[in-house]
Amino acid sequence: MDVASDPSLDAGDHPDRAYSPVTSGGKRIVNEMDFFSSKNHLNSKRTLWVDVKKESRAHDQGMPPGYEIDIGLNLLTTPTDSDKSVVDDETSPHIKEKRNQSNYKLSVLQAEVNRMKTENQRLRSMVNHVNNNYYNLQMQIESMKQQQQIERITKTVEDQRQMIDGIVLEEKRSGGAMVARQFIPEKYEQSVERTSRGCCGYRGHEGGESPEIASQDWVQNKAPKLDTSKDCDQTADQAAMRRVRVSVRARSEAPMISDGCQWRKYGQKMAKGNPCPRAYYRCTMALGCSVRKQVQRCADDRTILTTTYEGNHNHPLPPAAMTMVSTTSAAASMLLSGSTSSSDHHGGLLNATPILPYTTPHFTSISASSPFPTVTLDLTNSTPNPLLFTRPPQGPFGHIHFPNQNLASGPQNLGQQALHNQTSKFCGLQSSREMMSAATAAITADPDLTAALVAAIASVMGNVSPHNNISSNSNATH
DNA sequence: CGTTTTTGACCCGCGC
DNA sequence: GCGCGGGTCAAAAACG
Ligand SMILES: [Zn+2]
Repeated sequence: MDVASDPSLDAGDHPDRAYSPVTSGGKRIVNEMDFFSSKNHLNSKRTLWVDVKKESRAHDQGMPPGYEIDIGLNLLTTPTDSDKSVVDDETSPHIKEKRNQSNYKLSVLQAEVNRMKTENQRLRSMVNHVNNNYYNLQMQIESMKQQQQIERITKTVEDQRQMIDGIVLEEKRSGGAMVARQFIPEKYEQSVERTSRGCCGYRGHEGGESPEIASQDWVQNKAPKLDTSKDCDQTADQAAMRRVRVSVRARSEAPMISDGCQWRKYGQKMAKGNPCPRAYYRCTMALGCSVRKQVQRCADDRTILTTTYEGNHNHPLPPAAMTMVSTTSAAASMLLSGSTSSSDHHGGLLNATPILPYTTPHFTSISASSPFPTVTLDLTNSTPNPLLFTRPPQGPFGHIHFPNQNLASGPQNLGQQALHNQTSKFCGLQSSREMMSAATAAITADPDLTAALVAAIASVMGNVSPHNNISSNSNATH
């Protein structure tokens, strides 16, 4: 393909093919790079972000917009009551004056409410913007990393081939090739064999796949297995990132939630201790994309669908998929930054748990029991948290349609009803987007998580640096 | 006809 | 080594 030759060119080229410039224009990309590239900016950005978070937090404690409307109405009704009473006995000028005063107050309050509404909208779009920036950057980083990796791997493979050829020739001259084979690491041999099968199977059995494509796939999967020590070092973090799992629990009647990506089912298994089978999907939006997901219905509550994502997309995504991906990758980065900051092995996960805010323990949780580090985003309302879940997903509340039949009285129930309605429609694309952005908002709104995210971004940015020896550990913590 | 799903076989790591 | 369980492969069937 055209990607082969110049990594820098491709890195620059990538955004052109991405979706973001279509919607946001190339200039913003430049801004983004400026935004993150200098550490001063990063710092200033951090404080700015904290400010944003504080404000939105303050606002959200004040209630989400749908709620706000209620507040507004209350404010309206209170003066109107006095108004009515005034109408009843409109004789005294004092009362008239009072009325004027209250009218004035009312308008002031209305203005205030409006101001807060705009402010809220602004902050919301800012959060979204930051999220998108983060994701776009991740994509760029990913493509750059891959370019570097491809170059490096092809180089090392060439070297190894030459070396092997040399050895074989030499050994043939002096005896047999059997000795030479011993020099080939077993893993390497296995992986080569396996991949040659695998990459053909990938794209639907087209045996004669072009070598570039095959090599891409090959690099993607097998780079960590080649025992060049440098490569191990460098790809370790990436591999770790790929191994992190983010599972999303949501209510859905549909067999699979639509998250905007294209998936191909490649397996199904009966999971132990669960009557419902577990389905395995792989992303088919790009050739070498390693993202996988598992879908499984919960054993005791079959309306709950658990979708577990693993890996990062190596290609641009449609906006519909952006929400889900940015959410999950944010969660994954959070987990990763948490675990790398303390320790490498599984004990680190336990240590990482306190990073998660206790204010929302049911929303995100880290499982140390599973073999892979896993973050769970619980989007079911089984453990309602008004602060989190009554937050309107995006934009005005009016976009959500309420089934009125058994709408309980009281604002809290209204919020939960809204959520339930939302989650039950999770199979629909729009709802899923709304829901995920709600989740994203929840993640980004939390101070601890925000800090973790900032750290994660910092660590990711650190990994971009060409120096091989900078580990994510040193960067994530500082 | 190309792509996706189905489904039994296979692989691999782990505990015994 | 063996069995188990999670995960993946790939031929065949189904689909559009
Ligand atoms: Zn993908």
